[in-house]
Amino acid sequence: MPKPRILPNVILGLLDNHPQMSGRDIENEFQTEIGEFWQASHSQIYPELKRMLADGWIQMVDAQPGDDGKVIRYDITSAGRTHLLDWLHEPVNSDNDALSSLKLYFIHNRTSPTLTSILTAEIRLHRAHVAHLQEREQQLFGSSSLIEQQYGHYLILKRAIEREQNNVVWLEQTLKELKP
Amino acid sequence: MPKPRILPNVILGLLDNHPQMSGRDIENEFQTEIGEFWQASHSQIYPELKRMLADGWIQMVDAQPGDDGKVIRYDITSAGRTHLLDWLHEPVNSDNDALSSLKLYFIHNRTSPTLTSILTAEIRLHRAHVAHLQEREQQLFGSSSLIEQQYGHYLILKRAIEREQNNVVWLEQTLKELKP
DNA sequence: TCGTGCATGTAATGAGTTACATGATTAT
DNA sequence: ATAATCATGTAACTCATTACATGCACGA
Repeated sequence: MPKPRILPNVILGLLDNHPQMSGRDIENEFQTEIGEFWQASHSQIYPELKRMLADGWIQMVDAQPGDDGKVIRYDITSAGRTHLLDWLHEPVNSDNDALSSLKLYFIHNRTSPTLTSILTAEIRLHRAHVAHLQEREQQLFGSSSLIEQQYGHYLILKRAIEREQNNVVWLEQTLKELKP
Repeated sequence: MPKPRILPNVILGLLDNHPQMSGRDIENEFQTEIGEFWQASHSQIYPELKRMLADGWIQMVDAQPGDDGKVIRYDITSAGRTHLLDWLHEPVNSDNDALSSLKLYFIHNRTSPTLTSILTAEIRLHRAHVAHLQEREQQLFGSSSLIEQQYGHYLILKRAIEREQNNVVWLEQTLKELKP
């Protein structure tokens, strides 16, 4: 099966929050706001908009008074909104975990159940990852001290453990503060 | 200019540490040891080995007694080792920073100057990144409290800051422990 | 009027994944 | 014997990046 395409979901998320965007507007978002976490070039965006239009996820809207000539503005359709929500609610697993941060970007309300569900699933995954990395550390550098012979490998393993542990702490703290 | 290819450097790094590897051996490394941090499939590896052979970075070695039939084993050449070292010593900047961890994997000696230089450059970059993210936080969520309207965005920005700060602390600590 | 930015579009290239494919060896 | 694994190789497809390209609007 082919890899799931992310870009259309991102575009839907942007249109859901800012109606009547043009392709250029979307490109600008990728260079500023969401650009910290995700990028796309205009040569991806324009063909993607065409496809989404054909799929009925977005629709063209009339040009606004201030617009000059060739601007094309889009709105998300109800079919598009359904697709977006389906994507946001897809169960978080080790394959798609990297997209969790991106999904969070499109959740605007702190009381959203989707938010809680993503954070909870992430905690589970990253705890498991910490355990896996610690096991690797034991296997590789536990008994016989090969640290000095493979110092770089040792360092990045240590860094990965540190990063994942910190991530788990942050997730737990964030989830806790969400509750009350 | 086309994107720099990473795979040949990774293969050189592996061959530098384990002589006389076959394509299959390299594939196995990608699934186990280094697989935590980098992956490649055999359909990339085999053509890449051919190219590297043509470039003179590696050479074939005679099959070992236990080998069956079609195994092809390779060694790194002095030209290959030069290329590997050049890559490891490339200045760390914001474009190639993501590869720093990968490079560390190929540094076996804790007294290596390359190690110090990479860690020092990383500290500089990630400090700058923290500053940039904090500035974004101020811009977006500083004065007027838009946090509740863009809660997901707020969260991933916070997480990014936390992650980068933790990274800087780890780098500083690691560098300090390297010195004495 | 001339350069720069806006807004959209297509083409060429390259890198990676999945799938297809073959022959040899080893285990059941 | 035959199924699974080893070891190598090629082909098809997708995705993303870079480059190429057009026409309009606006300011110097």
